[in-house]
Amino acid sequence: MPDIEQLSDLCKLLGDKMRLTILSLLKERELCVYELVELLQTSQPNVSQHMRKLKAGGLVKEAKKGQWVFYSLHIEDKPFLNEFFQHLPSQKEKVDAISCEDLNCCD
Amino acid sequence: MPDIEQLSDLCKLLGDKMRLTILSLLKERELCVYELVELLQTSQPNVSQHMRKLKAGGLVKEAKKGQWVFYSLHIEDKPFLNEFFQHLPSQKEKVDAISCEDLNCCD
DNA sequence: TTTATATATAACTGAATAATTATATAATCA
DNA sequence: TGATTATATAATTATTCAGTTATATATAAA
Repeated sequence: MPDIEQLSDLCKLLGDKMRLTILSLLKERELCVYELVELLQTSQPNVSQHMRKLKAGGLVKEAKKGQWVFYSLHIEDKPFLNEFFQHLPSQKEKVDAISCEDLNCCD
Repeated sequence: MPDIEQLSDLCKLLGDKMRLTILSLLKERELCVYELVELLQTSQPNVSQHMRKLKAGGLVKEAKKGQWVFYSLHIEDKPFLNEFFQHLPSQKEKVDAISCEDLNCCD
């Protein structure tokens, strides 16, 4: 059972537009760093820093595949966030519109 | 249906230990400013500023009774926060331990 | 109508934090 | 091995934000 401080720290992570967008994108499927850079139209270091925080907060997990790093949601152990995540607007169209193949990454 | 920015703004409000504590206290019953000052062991202006933000974010509502202001939770219209609020640790003991009568306020 | 009480707002300060720029690490390929 | 690519980290800057101090408003009581 998480205490107030752990919960407020979690909310702080969710309380940033770019991070919350990242999480909503990851709801669709796992994504590599470069896909996130494209989807968010920001810099690679900026994505990396956000991913580090999300990972430290236990909200995402990473999988290294060769030289590429894929991130995916890790919220199965946080039932109190279920409804919230279900209500995140769908990003299906945006995520479907890109692929590692098109971006020449992760092939 | 709230968009990502509205949701991240809401999370930002929840992402502060004192504000999240206030909300968990209000889960028990409505409270006046001075009760919150006592429960949180902080200054009256600090409480007022947090309440203003929570009110602006639509998370609490206020009721003026004479010279006193009572705050209460307003989350019925936010189903995506239901589970989250249910998981906030109970503050029943703390809230039960104080009363306007003891504090000589709101009588 | 002066005084006291309850709460809010404003101005300020210091700390936290997001984004950028520059650099480092780590893996792959020629 | 040296060059290239993918990602991470460090250092810096600018902004945001929580808390304090001082002051204002508003209601009630003397």
